[in-house]
Amino acid sequence: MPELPEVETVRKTLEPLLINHKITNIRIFLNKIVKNPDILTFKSKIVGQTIHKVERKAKLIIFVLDDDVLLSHLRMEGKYYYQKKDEKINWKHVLLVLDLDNDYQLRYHDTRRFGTFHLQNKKTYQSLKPYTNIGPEPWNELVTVNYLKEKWNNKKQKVKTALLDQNIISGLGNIYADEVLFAAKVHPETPVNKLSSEDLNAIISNAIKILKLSIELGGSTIATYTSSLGIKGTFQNHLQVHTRVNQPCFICQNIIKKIKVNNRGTYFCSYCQTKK
DNA sequence: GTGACCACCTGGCCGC
DNA sequence: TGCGGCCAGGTGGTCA
Repeated sequence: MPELPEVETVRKTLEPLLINHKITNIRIFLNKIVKNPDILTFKSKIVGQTIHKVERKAKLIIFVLDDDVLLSHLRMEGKYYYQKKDEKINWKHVLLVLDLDNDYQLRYHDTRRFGTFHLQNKKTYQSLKPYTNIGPEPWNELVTVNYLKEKWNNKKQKVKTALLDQNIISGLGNIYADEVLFAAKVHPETPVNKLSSEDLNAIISNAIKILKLSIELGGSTIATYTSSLGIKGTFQNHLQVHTRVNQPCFICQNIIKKIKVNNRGTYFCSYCQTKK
């Protein structure tokens, strides 16, 4: 599933292919993926606009057009394919197709059909959802020990759950939250108000380190996820705990455990990551 | 206001 | 072989 590094890989792959190309037609095969505006307005507004940039905020891809922005969230299994208009594919899971002013199409493919699209005005989208639901990324200067203390001081939420809350720190999903907590030596069920300054500092610094390394390596290719054009990341070869249940910890050789934290599969080493 | 839980959705896997 | 049930997980909504 795409998390921040995988989405960045998709963005980097798509941008050079799409820049300065006009959208000449759009087909939507599942109306519910368009969250706003309504389908007719969405279609009529997007056709004729040129793609000027492909940006990203956390896991949200932002196609910057003439007047509007197209905000795309891949959720669990969304993928983009840039293919010739006459290239045959299995259309079963293609939910949206943008025709471009060349021989190519941008095809959005999503087997679980969780992905979402918003078309919003370029001048105002930064003050609207879903953009406003996304907090700063870990390397943003706003993310400091004091920032997390302020956000988490009176909360008893488990740190694993808190790291998945995109309002506080954005970009971490289930895989990277496990990896960050292992690197920071913090048990995933630790209440956030029990975290010390050292814990918070370790969480921030390891989130930056791990996400940046994963971006360099093209993200993780786990189970069903590959980026557009079939590019595969290699960060999964660096995973310390995620998916490694019943295997020895690379640090202490204890067995990696798997538990559910708020119904999310969570991998950790009970020796390296002690409970407080 | 907070935290836990559920729905969305489909493919893969496992046990019978 | 085929079927049923479970699991995976990002996000938004609901409920206690």
